[in-house]
Amino acid sequence: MLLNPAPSSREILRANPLFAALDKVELDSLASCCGIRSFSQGEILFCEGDQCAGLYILVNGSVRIFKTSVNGREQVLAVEGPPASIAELPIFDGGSYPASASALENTEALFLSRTDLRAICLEHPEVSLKLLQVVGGRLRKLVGIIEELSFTTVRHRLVSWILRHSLIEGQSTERGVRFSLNANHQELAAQIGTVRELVSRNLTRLVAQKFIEMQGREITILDREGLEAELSN
Amino acid sequence: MLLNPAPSSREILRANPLFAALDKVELDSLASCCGIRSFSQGEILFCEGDQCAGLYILVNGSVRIFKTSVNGREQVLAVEGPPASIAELPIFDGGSYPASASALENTEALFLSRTDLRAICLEHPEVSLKLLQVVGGRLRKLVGIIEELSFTTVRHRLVSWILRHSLIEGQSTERGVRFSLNANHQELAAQIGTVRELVSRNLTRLVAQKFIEMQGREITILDREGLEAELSN
DNA sequence: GGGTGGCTGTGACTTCTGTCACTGCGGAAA
DNA sequence: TTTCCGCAGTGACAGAAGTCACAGCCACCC
Repeated sequence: MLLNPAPSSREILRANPLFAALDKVELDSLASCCGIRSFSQGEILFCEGDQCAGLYILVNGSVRIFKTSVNGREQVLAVEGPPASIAELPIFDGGSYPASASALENTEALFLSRTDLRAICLEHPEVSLKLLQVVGGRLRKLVGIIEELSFTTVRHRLVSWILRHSLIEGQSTERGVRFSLNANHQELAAQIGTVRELVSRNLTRLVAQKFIEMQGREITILDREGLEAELSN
Repeated sequence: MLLNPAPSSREILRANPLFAALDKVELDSLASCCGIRSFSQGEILFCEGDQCAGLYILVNGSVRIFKTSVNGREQVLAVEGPPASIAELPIFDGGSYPASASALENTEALFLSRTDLRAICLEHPEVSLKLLQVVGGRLRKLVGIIEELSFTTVRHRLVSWILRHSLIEGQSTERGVRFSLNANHQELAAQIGTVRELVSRNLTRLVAQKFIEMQGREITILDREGLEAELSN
């Protein structure tokens, strides 16, 4: 897969809202101390428990953050694409990564060392505030995951996943909003916190109930109201 | 319940690591714009969805942060005591509280308005870094909750809760480490993400298996190795 | 064409969860 | 003392979740 001609590190940093407060000279100096790293699909960026080295800023591609159980099951905590940053947290409490990260596609990311980032934060308080905003957003998402895991069923989480993705990537057609499952059942299961078989069964059931239609990995939503009603029972 | 003679707001702020970077004059000015609020046991500090007003810094007592499901079940996200702060996050992304908070005992807290806190952060970057550290710690805990909910059983979570609390509040006796369940089964269930009945049944079973012993709400750990072995299967 | 490997669908089953209903205990209030 | 109420224990059950095994499909590579 060909990647766009790489923009300079400085361009990437400048485009990232985190560093909106920095002027050109500062961006240059920051850019000079961070390198680009490439990962091919499936490659691991870092593992849970590794000592934290620094911050990644995604340039292209996408990354999943996940936990692994002793039995080999995985639970996805987040899927991030550009211009998101990854692994902000352990930079500040000095601990290790709380989860692992792998590339969902071929991915490039700027890498910023921990010490450089701290220096920037001390010099530019606005950067810290932005970071707090980012981390706050992540916290909200985690709370949402806990809520779903604790209170709802697999079917509920699947429906909620489908509706969420139909909003992000869905295209209207005459039959209903349509979008592509960019993942196999295994991956979907990891994202909603269950196993492959239950995803398969529940999808089949949703099709049988005429809530959705599937052609290969294309999903068409036939009855959005019906699905939304499922969420509130 | 009588509370200690209240120390001044400034004393409290000074004792809090968040504000270690501030000098006396700044502490005074900060103290002058924050008031003390009292809550009696069971009282709600704020509700999920409320517009976020500011930061609470606990002076005494303790607070639980929790989500409520449509059926009335609760899931506890955190239990905090002094000198913890509560609700740092929505201050920075301007959103609403992602969860509710209630007082587990009679509790007093300093209240710091959002605008004052932002001003402090911009002027003293060290405060932001401390806050990032606090929020980072919270994130780690949430990830831990997700991991337990997604990968383990109620029994596992109960055992893990017991071991955790035995480390914090346990006292050695000749029969084994002993500590008091400071909560009824309902509350314990909310903390480990299940319902009252399952807590009751699983406790009974642990007693029958001679892992623990119970007298009223006192738990004695008879077989720590056995319990730890339960965690890794 | 034939083999291989990854992905999906499904039946049969076990185990775990959660719900409902009811009992009994013990402390606090009347 | 009696009454009441919150809390704990438990049986019976329904439904959800997860496991195992196996079959079929499809794309890809020799």
